[in-house]
Amino acid sequence: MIRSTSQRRAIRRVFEESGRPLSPLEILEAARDEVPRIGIATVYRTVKGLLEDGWLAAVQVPGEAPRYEIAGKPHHHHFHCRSCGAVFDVQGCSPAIKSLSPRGYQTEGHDLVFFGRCPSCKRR
Amino acid sequence: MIRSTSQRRAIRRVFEESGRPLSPLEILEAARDEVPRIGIATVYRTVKGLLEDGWLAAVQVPGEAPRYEIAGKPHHHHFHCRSCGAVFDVQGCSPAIKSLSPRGYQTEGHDLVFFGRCPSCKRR
DNA sequence: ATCTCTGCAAATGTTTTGCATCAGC
DNA sequence: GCTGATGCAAAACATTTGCAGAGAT
Repeated sequence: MIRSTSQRRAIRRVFEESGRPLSPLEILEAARDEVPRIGIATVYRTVKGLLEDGWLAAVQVPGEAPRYEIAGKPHHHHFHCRSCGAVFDVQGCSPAIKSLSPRGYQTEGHDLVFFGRCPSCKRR
Repeated sequence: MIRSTSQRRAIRRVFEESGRPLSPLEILEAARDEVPRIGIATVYRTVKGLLEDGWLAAVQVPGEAPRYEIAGKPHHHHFHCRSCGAVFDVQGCSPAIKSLSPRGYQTEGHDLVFFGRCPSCKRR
């Protein structure tokens, strides 16, 4: 990740403008608004680089393709809408979670994902 | 899932004898001890059928291939060892988790995965 | 004997890689 | 002008599917 190219600038902008985790395909489509000839391989390569740089963090939701979001946000969790498939951020954590970590293991962290229906799918 | 075949009996036995979630490849290898010519397609087809029957439940750990375990266990969470890659069951839950679910969403459940090092990897 | 299930191989979908060319520095 | 980055296409994986034959009922 040495050079600043139009593709990399476009991908970074996509994340800055989207408030939620994105899949590689979502990134590709959004980036094409700015750089129409960008290829999927560049998206994967750039995401990998941004992960190594610590600029992006992976968001893995059970049963879904991996998504990515800007790193460095305060610790938070995610909500997966099983109706529309989108993933949203959920603020807050509880010390009670840490107390659930199993004895004898060296726990480095946790992932918590809620699932159900998001506000707009709920109404239907 | 109408007929009882040696392949299906073998796959069920593999789950009954393993106390932890298994990936399709782990299932294949263990089942081959009993039915050497079993193919990966049969594993996928059988897992799918057992999921539909409610006999198996999917266990998705961030960044890992899907794993499966016998369904109907009491609600529990998982621990993912980032050193050896194995996944273990973690007993217990806290009502504090439910209180974290976001307002405005219809929450149907949650997945909680701890990660770090398992007891045997911890020592090294 | 029927009809489901299986293994194999091909198809599909996703992510990675090789390589010639392009473009940032 | 170097050399890293890109696009394309092929390769590498994981999972699913088509089909003819095997096996359960």
